[in-house]
Amino acid sequence: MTRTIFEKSDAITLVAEVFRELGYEGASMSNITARTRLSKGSLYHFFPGGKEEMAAEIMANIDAWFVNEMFKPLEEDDPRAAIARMWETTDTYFRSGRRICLIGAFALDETRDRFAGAIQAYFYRWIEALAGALMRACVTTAEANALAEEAVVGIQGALTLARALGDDGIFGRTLQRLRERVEARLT
Amino acid sequence: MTRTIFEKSDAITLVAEVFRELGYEGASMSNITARTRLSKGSLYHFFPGGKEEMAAEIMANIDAWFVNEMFKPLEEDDPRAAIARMWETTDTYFRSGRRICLIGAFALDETRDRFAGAIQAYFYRWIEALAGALMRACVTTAEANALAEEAVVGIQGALTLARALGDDGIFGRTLQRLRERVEARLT
DNA sequence: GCTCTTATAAACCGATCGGTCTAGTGTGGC
DNA sequence: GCCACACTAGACCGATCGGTTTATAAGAGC
Repeated sequence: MTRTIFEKSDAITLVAEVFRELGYEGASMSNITARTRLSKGSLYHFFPGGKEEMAAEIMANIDAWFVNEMFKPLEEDDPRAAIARMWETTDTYFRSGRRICLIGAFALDETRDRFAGAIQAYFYRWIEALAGALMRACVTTAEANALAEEAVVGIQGALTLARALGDDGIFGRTLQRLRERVEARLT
Repeated sequence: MTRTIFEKSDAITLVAEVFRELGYEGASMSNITARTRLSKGSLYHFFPGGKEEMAAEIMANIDAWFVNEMFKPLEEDDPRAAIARMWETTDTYFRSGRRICLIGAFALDETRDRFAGAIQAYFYRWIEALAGALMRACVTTAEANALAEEAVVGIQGALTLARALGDDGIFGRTLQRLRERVEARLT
């Protein structure tokens, strides 16, 4: 047969969405095959290590995306411009709160223990990159660290509450509040 | 045999901890029996509806606890005192960030669809109760709503990041930041 | 001391789990 | 044309899943 040909990058994207919807434990192989239309043969061809390898590659993929689109700009580009873009990127990536943070979700249950390093590194770098940009924009070290932590905490919390309440507005309102708070220190 | 006698309230507490650690899908019946030392016989005696009934009763139990210890005081008692106690209650209940919010965790994956009503009601009441207390303490409606939303968002986000980073300090720092922000509007 | 109720233990069930394996199909290099 | 290889379909495996059933032990009421 071999009807539709997938590349590994397609597989990563498709499987990622299933993990996002169902969680690590909730995403069974039959769920994954059903929702992605990828057969078990294809999945184990791309990911010989099974679910664990899928999840690891998906997280690495997400991390790489954030590094390119958000962390490196924060670390290297004009800080004010990079911070301004961060709000847009965040809103787009999480689809105004309708899409959750897979890495944050993995952190909550014992799935965390499997991927503790990757989870920690992702959030650590986000906070560090934002704090660094703030410092380069002449915010004091203490204030920069507090603001960066507050921003990432707020984003994660807003993602939880957006889904919990089924409220499309809360993510945007939180992002706006955080942005104002940050910009108040920049002027 | 019938060695140790459990009451249903004991069972709820024990099983709740397993759901908290493993998530709804990750908590299998054999996991639950192993970690709680309750046999399947006991579990199905207390919860004929199986996992779903367990989770529903656990959430009702958590909700009732919050209503008594936090929401009703916010709604009925002296607002400043109730808000001050809310920070303490929150820090104690979540053990300074070492314990996650089960209801928030359920909100992230498709487990939410099973319990959407209970999840929504819990967070809605928390935000409403806090906003109400702020208004009774003479904060304007708009500010009260924004502050209440920000507080609950911040708490949930801090719980995620505390586990993600394995950082014992972030929950306390976030709580302190929120408390100062709220108190700045009360004076 | 008998019975009725509550609580427990564990064997057992069909379904589904994660994962393996075989038998392909289609494509590019030569 | 044909071979090597990337990819796919799905039957199949033992283990574990959520859930049921049977048997029985310990009080409580009388």
